Amino acid sequence: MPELPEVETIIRGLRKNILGARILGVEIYLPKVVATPEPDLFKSKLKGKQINTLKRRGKYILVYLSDNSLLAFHLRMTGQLVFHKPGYNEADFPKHTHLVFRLDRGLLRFTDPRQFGRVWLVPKDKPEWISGLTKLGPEPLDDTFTEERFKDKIRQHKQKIKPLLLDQAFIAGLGNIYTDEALYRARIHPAKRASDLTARETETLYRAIKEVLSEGIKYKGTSVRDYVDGTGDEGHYQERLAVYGKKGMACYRCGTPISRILCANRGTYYCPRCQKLT
DNA sequence: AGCAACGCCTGATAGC
DNA sequence: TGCTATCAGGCGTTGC
Repeated sequence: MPELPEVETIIRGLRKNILGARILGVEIYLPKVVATPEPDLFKSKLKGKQINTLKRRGKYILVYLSDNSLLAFHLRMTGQLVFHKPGYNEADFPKHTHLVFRLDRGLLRFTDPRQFGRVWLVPKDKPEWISGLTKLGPEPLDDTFTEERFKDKIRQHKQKIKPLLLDQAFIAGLGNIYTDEALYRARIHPAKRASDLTARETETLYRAIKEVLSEGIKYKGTSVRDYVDGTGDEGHYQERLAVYGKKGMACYRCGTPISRILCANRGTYYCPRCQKLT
């Protein structure tokens, strides 16, 4: 599941290959993945445009084009956006390839088995047309995301800490994997009320979030299911996960078996000894 | 308002 | 073995 580090890895890879490329044409095999505009308009508006800039915001991939339009992708659970050089055998397209962008230097395919991912094409000055984008909270790796700001915001919420961290309006880019990893690192129980966190816990959590996301990027993301980067390669952070998917395995700090519970209806991994509720 | 539950989806896996 | 039920989960929507 592409979270912040995976999306960051994808755009870094894509930048090397498609920056400056021209879109020759677009093929749509599953129209519903195009959130806006209508499929025919989507195709005609993209034709001939050049790719100027690639950015990430939260888990969104933002592609700025030569006509001041913005092409945005959200991969949700199982989406992939992969570049292929010319000569790629299209018979090798994975199942569930819903979009193909023909470029002057290769092609870009959007593939998504679960069909949750979406793509938008909007004027650059209408980012609010992209569902959720303008409601995002701070970027956790930005300098503007300060410890003070985080502390103040945490204090205001009585919600459980895990669902709060998953709330993209509270903080952008965290998903199930990195949330569990950050809480483990900070030794905080996922169901602890945010406003009950001590000052020390909040500080530790602030650092833990930055650390796990930075490490995730360093290791080019976590491939536990479908994730591959913009060149089709898997990440390596799955080899460094401490708790996610590790039910029954020994906590590397204390040896206690890792537990799996439901927290806000999501599978949640934690160490019952290192992360106490009280 | 604020939180829980549901729906969207397919593929992997568990269970019989 | 081969079938079916369950689970995976981001996020918008619906319901309490």
